[in-house]
Amino acid sequence: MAATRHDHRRCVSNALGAAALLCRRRGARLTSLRAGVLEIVWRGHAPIGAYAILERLRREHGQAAPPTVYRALDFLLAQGLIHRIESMNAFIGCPRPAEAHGGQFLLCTLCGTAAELADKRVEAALTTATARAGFRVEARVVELRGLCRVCTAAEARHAG
Amino acid sequence: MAATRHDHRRCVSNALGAAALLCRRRGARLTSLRAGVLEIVWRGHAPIGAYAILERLRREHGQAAPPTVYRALDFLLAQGLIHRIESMNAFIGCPRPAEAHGGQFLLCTLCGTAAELADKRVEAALTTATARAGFRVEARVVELRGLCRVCTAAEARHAG
DNA sequence: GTTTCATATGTTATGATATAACATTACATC
DNA sequence: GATGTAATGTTATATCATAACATATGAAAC
Repeated sequence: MAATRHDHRRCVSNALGAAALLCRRRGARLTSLRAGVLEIVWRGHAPIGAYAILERLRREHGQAAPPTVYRALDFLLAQGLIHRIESMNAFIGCPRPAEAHGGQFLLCTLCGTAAELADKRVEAALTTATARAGFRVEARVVELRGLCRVCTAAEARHAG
Repeated sequence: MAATRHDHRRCVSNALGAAALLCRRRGARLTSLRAGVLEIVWRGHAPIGAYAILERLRREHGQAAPPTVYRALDFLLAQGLIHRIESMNAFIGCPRPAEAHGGQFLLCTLCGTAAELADKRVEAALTTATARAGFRVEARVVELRGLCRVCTAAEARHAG
């Protein structure tokens, strides 16, 4: 079951445009290789692994080795343009790269899509809980696997 | 900087005792190999990787190969006796194996210790946020890296 | 108490993910 | 155009995880 229907070309071009703008403002170099990797990551709304990116990159850009991909991914992560999904060893485009980071990811086990939340109450609760423990948070990983809205509805229909 | 001082032998023996009891109640077989792996995991309060476990196992039990370790880990995970720390590809003993699962982990980047929380407000906030998104959660990964209380205090002293 | 079966473990090989180390190229600045 | 930094190419290897099949162990039936 795919995610909600939409014109995905707009997702991609919006993301690439925003990335170019952000990098220009920051003096970071979004080279064609890096932009190519970002574009590959953005082709789907499901996280993609480094070696899957590598395959595509080889077809389209010619030579490429694992470090080629990992270095581009490191750059994109540092700029907040993508996120790493720890529980999948995979990467997903960030829909709001200009804003503060470390959202919550909803990973559908059926259709594979990843959605990013930035829920204030979740973040506040985490802040309170960690503060009480005397813990100073530097990075958050919040990944929830389960069934997305579309797949839940589809399953309910079939169960009928 | 190590975690809070305590008699760690009691941690280990408590954990092994609780595990034996739980498995007996459930009709699950906590074999000597599995108990050995659990004991190795419990030796520290820092997550340990599968290959580090393998090394120790080889010294102490003789032959062992990666599947030996991964199978034991799979069993211990299924019984809720350990947790996998996704962002580290490592494993940590669960201090409350009898209770409901999926806590929040505080991972200190300085001393390496992992602490497990089970904060009701965090869990409630996650439930609310995911429900609003129409997402049905099956498993949660919440891992927070940063400085633990002890290391924060130590750092503050040195910064003097 | 031995047969039987399911479960656990041994063993070999390989797949999947990630990085180290060093050579070369491209690009901005002077 | 010279110069230095950042980016990329290239080879090799480290690290994490599982497939597939052989063997052994232990509980339950007989």
